[in-house]
Amino acid sequence: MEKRQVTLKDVARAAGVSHQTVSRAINDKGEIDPETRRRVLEVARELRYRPSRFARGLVSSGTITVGLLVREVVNPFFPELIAGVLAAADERGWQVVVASSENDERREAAAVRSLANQVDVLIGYLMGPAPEDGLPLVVIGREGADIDVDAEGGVRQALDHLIDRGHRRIGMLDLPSPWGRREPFLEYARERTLPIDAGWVIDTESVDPDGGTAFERLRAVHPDVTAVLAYNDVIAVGAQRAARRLGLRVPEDCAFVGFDGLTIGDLLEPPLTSVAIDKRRMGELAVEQAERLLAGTPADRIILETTLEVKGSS
Amino acid sequence: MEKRQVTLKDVARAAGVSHQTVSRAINDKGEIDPETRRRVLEVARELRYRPSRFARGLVSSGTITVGLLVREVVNPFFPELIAGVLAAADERGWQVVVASSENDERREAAAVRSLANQVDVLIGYLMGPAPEDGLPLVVIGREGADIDVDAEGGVRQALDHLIDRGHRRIGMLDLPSPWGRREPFLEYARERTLPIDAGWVIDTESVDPDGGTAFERLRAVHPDVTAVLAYNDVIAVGAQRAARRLGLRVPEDCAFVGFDGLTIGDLLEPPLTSVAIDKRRMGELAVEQAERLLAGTPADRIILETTLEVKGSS
DNA sequence: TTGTAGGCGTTATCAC
DNA sequence: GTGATAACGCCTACAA
Repeated sequence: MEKRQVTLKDVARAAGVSHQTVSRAINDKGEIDPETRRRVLEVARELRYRPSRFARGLVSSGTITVGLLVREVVNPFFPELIAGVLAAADERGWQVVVASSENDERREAAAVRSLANQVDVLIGYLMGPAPEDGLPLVVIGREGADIDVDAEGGVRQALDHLIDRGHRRIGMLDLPSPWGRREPFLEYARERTLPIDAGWVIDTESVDPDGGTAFERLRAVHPDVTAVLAYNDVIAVGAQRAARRLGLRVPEDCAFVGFDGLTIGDLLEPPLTSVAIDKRRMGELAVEQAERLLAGTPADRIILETTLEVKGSS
Repeated sequence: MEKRQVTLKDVARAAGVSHQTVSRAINDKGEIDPETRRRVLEVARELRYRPSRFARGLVSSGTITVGLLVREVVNPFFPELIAGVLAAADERGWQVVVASSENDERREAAAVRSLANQVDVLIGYLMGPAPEDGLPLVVIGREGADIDVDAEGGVRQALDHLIDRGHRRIGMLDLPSPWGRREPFLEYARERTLPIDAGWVIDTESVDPDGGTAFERLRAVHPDVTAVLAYNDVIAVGAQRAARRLGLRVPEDCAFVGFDGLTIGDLLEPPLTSVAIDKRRMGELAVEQAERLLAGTPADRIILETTLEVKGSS
């Protein structure tokens, strides 16, 4: 299978000219006889010549390539983020190599290692620790990341809203430590003197969670729960649907608030209230950070504020 | 900004060794004094040395890179396709450069041109004509593509199902020509002697369509419609929600069938019946095709069969 | 208009 | 263990 690729010289030999002339023909340089050019291109096509991007990149500094490592492409959170990165990269004439860890820390590490050799800078929505290479790296979406979300603020927006609506017994469906947001939730609940403790926070099984099951576990412990804040919309959607299956009216019997502001929330009945993140902008900001890194400027941390989008579910 | 990048030789000079020794240190080759290695790596880090992927790729034939051009990352159809491509590429140790045309033919053409120089093979969900370059190209998802969906079969499955359910006055919400599926729809409707003609097919405004508006236009023309087949699930979702807004009961007053089998269909109430495509597999098959192309084997056309997934909406 | 020389940054090969 | 030297495929000069 690995028959050495066709090079300029091969074409040159076959066409009876120097490799330089071939180069001229391929790159549409002016100084060449139209007839020669035609003939050379013809031969090139016959030989299925394809220029080596490596050789080209070597001589004329090639396109900048940014790696984008996400957790899961089919999780509706990521397409918007990816779209933001693609758009910002496109503006700059950059390429984007996308990879997915599939929520697996080992695959994540492997992907980072592999990308490290193939890209100029990496944007990573990482689960595990940041790698120690010299690779310019923009970490997004988690505590202490270069681009982070104001999770505390978001939790407060959600709780303020629910409390305004008269709720006191509010449960939370969280991700397992250390990814969850139980601390800000419990802390602010205490500040607002809600009658709830750590028992009101239910961790889902994994980072690819089933909100329905989690909600049922919450109700098993606290049947009197009147409102639920979920770690994200995917969990909230599962939870709210489970509630409907159990015959509960939403929001009368139980209100639901998600996190992320995914468009899928609007498909539910009633549509899901959510603490929205501008995911697209997050991707764009990540590319800006990457640009800074590449220029040698130190990265500055950016915190994205959330926006509460009140819909019918609360 | 373009300060020439640090090379092996720079490191070599700074460390007082030959560039070859630096190469050995960087690549963890055996034959080198541990102390030398340590020192060299130290210097390399200080100088922020990063190996050139181009030079590396040139000397040792580099990683295979496949370009993936989709229409819109945030359209829920594509993430699954992308996931399939990523998975199959990962298996082979390939990289994937993702680009989006944002449903714009000019941007699509530009993206193809740009990718042509940067990838070994391109997988494209194209709207416009296939480019004439020598670039190995796998076209997917449209009539006559290398990987295509059996649209006729899918339409028949949908109509058979609706007719079984007793429907006769069935409308279709289609994409504008030449992307739509009106022909197979009308043809099979005639074959099954349904009392409908071309007036029962409503084209949406664009390829990024509003199913709700289209449904309302359909009802304006044919208020007695009892079932709707949509070109895809995105349209169907919009249409069904519009129906609910109009106070229609689904499926009693009007049934809905989508196309694609997106997971978002399950969030609707009632969940959307759909002619499902295995999008993930489509991506995997595209990579297999790409592999064949790279090996010089001629591409063989593959037709993906659809599966009718009956849910509550019909 | 065309051909020849040199170098891009890296790795492989072979001396030392 | 280490260092010259020669590729890899291409492009930019400059010479013919």
